[in-house]
Amino acid sequence: MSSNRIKQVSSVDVARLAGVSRAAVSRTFSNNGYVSDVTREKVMLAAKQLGYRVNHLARSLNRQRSDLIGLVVADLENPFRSQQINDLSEAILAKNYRPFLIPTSVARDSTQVIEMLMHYCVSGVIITSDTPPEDIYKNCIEQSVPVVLINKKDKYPQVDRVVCDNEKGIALLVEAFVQRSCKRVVIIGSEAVSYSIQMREALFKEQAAQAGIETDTILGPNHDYQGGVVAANILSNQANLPEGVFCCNDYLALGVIDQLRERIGHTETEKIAIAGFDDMQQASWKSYQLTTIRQPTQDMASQTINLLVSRIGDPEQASRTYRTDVFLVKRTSL
Amino acid sequence: MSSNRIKQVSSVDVARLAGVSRAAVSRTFSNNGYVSDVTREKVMLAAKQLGYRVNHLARSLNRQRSDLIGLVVADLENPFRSQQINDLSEAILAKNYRPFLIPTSVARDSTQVIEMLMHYCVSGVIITSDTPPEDIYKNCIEQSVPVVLINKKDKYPQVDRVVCDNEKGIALLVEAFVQRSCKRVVIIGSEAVSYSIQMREALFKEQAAQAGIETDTILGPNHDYQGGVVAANILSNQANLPEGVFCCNDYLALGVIDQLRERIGHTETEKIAIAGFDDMQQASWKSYQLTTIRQPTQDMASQTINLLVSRIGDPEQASRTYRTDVFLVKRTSL
DNA sequence: TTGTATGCGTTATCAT
DNA sequence: ATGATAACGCATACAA
Repeated sequence: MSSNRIKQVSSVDVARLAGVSRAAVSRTFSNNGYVSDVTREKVMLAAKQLGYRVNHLARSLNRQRSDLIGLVVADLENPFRSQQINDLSEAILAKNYRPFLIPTSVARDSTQVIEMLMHYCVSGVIITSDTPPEDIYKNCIEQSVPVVLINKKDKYPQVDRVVCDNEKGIALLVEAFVQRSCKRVVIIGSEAVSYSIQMREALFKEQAAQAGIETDTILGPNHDYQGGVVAANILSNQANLPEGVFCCNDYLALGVIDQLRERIGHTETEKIAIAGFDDMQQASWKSYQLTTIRQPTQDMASQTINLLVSRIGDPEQASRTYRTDVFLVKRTSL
Repeated sequence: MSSNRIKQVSSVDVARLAGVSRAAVSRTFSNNGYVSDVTREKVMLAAKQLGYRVNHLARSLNRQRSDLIGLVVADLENPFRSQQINDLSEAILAKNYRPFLIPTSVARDSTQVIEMLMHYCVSGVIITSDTPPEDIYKNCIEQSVPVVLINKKDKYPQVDRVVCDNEKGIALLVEAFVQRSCKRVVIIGSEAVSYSIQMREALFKEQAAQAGIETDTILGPNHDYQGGVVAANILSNQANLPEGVFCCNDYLALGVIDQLRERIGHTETEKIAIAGFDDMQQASWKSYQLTTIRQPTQDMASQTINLLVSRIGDPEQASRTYRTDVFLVKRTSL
């Protein structure tokens, strides 16, 4: 008789071969409870011979936690976003958890996301979409699943946040515009909802005013390359061009630069001081050389998982906010 | 007494409330076996009241398959790669499987990747790294875990492949160079190992020769932006510049264009016909307007998951190769 | 230090 | 069509 499904080697097989009990095997592999050196040796040997691996499904079922971390993410096509995901999944693995990727498109509503998270008993959830439906994390805390929000506005009991220091970043940029003695700067934002974008827009307006800089705001339909293109079209139609342009993120900035060059030419564009925010990879490309604010994605990632692990250990603690440090990356665009 | 762990509502709770057996609950939710309409109604009602969700951990343990698809991926910072991941994870979800993200960095060796895959009893594996250590998929087929390789060379019994039609793509490009009546074209490749890159390099050389085009090859250290920059430096030092440049992927091409502009100026660069391959998002940016070959990532993704699902259903079938269609995206660079 | 027994939540088999 | 029961593989409380 041939079963098409290969019988998985389990702890009983190892126990039998090693001449010990299943419990001994379990203890050696979970590093829990007492097990003598000689027993451990026997178990390890038998395990190696049989090619035994702990079944995490069974372990999770028993322990009532999966060590899976739900990674709820939108806009994976955004290079800055994929940078975040890269660093986050590395950080998750470094802490011995596993990343469970959940892309949220417009097509998939939050209910399905929640279902997926719950079906697999995730140990925690990281949300890094621009506009995370709040039912997602409300549901999570209701089921007492720890949540960390990245660059999100909402304060919510029992959910932690990691945000980048927009205040400091904007201050650095305003100072840079001041040093270029810009009297008027146009802010490029987005109509689409995003905590980061809208906050930076407001902060820049405020801090620029204090520095005696006149501002004006143009919104693209979105905060991506195409949004920047649209905004630049509007900008280039204005009677007089500003001395400076601040784009609420790099993605917008690249579109703005490209379209400005097309509309008013390279040399005219070069006269305008342009800055972005995030320091995505493409900002350093020679076609752009964009002056911007670096968001340290690795630090952000490790702090995120730190908060999450800490909350998994103690779910009841008060919510915390970690603010990542930022700094100015000065290139030729400003 | 207060247990800090909330008791998860299970099928027994639903069964009790609905006044039926656990089996009935199981059958309604797994759509397996007979269940009368009235019973189903009762079960669904009770489930809703209790907020019951099937525990996929337990289900997987019982069924001996997790419905998790391991997504083994390197270079997530590469925008084309993240595009692939985006489409793949969508396709996986569409087929009711779950993406299990496994980034492979240099730091993490293949053993750990294999361990992760096996620990979670993944139902299948998709590998889309440039240089997948072959022990990964050897191990997989040894444990009879279905594997699909994307744009990889290796033919291996029982593993399927999805490759893009490099032959056709190169043919289209060579024809474009011919129409521009280029007599000499420099090929920009990479020293780093990559099936796609090296294959395109060889194909272009061969097909160009047949078309009477003289070729010359320059290798960057890597097939990314920086690699293109390095290659362009070498190129610009050559005695006489070629009429055309073919870069084995867009990522290289963008670096080549930028560095060429810096070294020989915009106008000189414009005289050179430049083409890439992949059609990554940035290729369409106005600074580049790169003529290239479109790899249809969505089609690729859905074919990949189709092959995988089919093999999950019948693991013993002979290996297949699906070749995705490609087409020329003509922009101003050529 | 080790072994025994029980439970985690589901599904599949076999009766009824 | 429905219900009891035995797995699935592991971890732990308890006894020894």
